[in-house]
Amino acid sequence: MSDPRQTPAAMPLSEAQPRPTERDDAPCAACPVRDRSVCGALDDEEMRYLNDIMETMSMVAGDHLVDEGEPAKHVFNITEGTLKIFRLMPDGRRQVMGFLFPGDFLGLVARETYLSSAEAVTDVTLCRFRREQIEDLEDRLPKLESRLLRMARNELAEGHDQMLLLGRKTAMERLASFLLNLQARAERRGDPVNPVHVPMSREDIGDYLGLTTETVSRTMTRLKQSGLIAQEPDRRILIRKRDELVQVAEGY
Amino acid sequence: MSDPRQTPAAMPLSEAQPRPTERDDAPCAACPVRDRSVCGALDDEEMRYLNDIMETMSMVAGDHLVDEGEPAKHVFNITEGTLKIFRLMPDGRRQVMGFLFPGDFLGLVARETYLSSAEAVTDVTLCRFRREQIEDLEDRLPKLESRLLRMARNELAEGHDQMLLLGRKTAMERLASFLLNLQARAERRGDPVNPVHVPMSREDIGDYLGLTTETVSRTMTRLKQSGLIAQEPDRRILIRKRDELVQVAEGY
DNA sequence: CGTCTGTTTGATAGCGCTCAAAGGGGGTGG
DNA sequence: CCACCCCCTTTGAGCGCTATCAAACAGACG
Repeated sequence: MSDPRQTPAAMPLSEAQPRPTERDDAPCAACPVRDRSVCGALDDEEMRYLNDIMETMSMVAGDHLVDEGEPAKHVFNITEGTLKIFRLMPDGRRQVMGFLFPGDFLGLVARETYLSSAEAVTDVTLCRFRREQIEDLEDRLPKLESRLLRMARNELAEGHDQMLLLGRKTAMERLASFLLNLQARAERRGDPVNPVHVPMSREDIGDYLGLTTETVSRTMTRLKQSGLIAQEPDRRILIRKRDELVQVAEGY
Repeated sequence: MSDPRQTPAAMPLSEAQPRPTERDDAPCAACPVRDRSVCGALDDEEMRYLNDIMETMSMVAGDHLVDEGEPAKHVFNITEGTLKIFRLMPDGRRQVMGFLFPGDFLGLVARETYLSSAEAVTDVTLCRFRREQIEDLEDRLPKLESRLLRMARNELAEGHDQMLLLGRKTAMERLASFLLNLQARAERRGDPVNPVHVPMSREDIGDYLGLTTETVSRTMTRLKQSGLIAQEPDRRILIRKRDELVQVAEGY
């Protein structure tokens, strides 16, 4: 799925360990998401230090980045592509906690072990840091800590939105909220917003919204039939009547 | 509901503004939750400063502490009683984001306006801080900021648990998870754990678990009938077969 | 003792799930 | 370049869990 870009040739899709890329002498300088991500909190010298303790990596769609329950050795910063964060129940029920896009940070929630798994939805490139090094840095750089706290606060607010969605919204309201949320995040990244790119499968969407793939599909069909959205090539969705979609999402 | 204690005489239950208590010359020194809450991060001098910028207040069950959408002037630290945090949809559907107990902090999520409402479930006493003063303090005291970040990380983890619950668990699994969660939090506070105090109404529980009061009630009945729990006086629940309840909660 | 509110129980309905099969699009190999 | 295949998506039929509507019950309080 999605554009293959410059990723290394085929590797096994399951349990694959993402591998460091070759050239990483000064990748931060050229980083497309520098100002939007954690690193944006730092000045040039701090950034050089960050550069030293960082590795850039790439993965192909389907690769596991971390698995629930493993020792939390690293934290990550996404530079390209889409990741999903999820948790599994013993019988295989899955809940996707969120999707991560370029500029997003993975590792705020982690304790000594990862509490959720993370898997590449599309091909992904990211920076990796050893957790203890970042924690040292937090102690030395209050600016970094402020930034992390602000990010955590944002995630908390989004978490509350998602609880309202999961606890009280109908399938239609959930899907409308989801599409608008994708659009809002694309806008913050400066990515195209209409049509908006929807890189994840129906199953991933269902597991994020607390629905089944079939219900997601049926509901998407109804949104198309009522003219609120339209399907475009390359997994993109055109939002035709944004105001009405907002009304649906909020439950009016 | 619950023990009336030393709270001021009857005030209107709706929209009531909680009022400062009289004696607050050095309440922090006698604070029952000092080490468990944000304040625990501070040394004696810092604590004195905190004392100066703080007001203690009390509310009776049903009082509104803050309302969704209002300017977020304050943050709070609960010292006694139980609060619920919730959000409403236009047609009245409600989602309870969480319950706050002594030692818990309210204000991590807030932006310029409160994103959720907060209402007293029982009579409540708490400390109140002006938000900008706490924010100044954050900048000056990295210790405080670390503490807040750690609390935010915990809340994020709990938020993920709740998303799994709301998105994928059955009514029975939700209720079992809820009771065990109440018990775990009581244990952290050093409160009695078995029987555990369940101060909130069926409706509040339903709005927290994404269910109706009727379903909560029916499910509670089934848990009693199967001998996993028993009702005790004063809104307390005895957990009879903890292991089995855990199995239910996790979905085995 | 009566009223009021919250809880429990009962009967029925409906939204989304399950099971099943057809449709479609992209990648691979001939 | 085309055809096949695989997987994802869509559509259909029927069911079940939880919601809804309704009423009995219980505990708190005046």
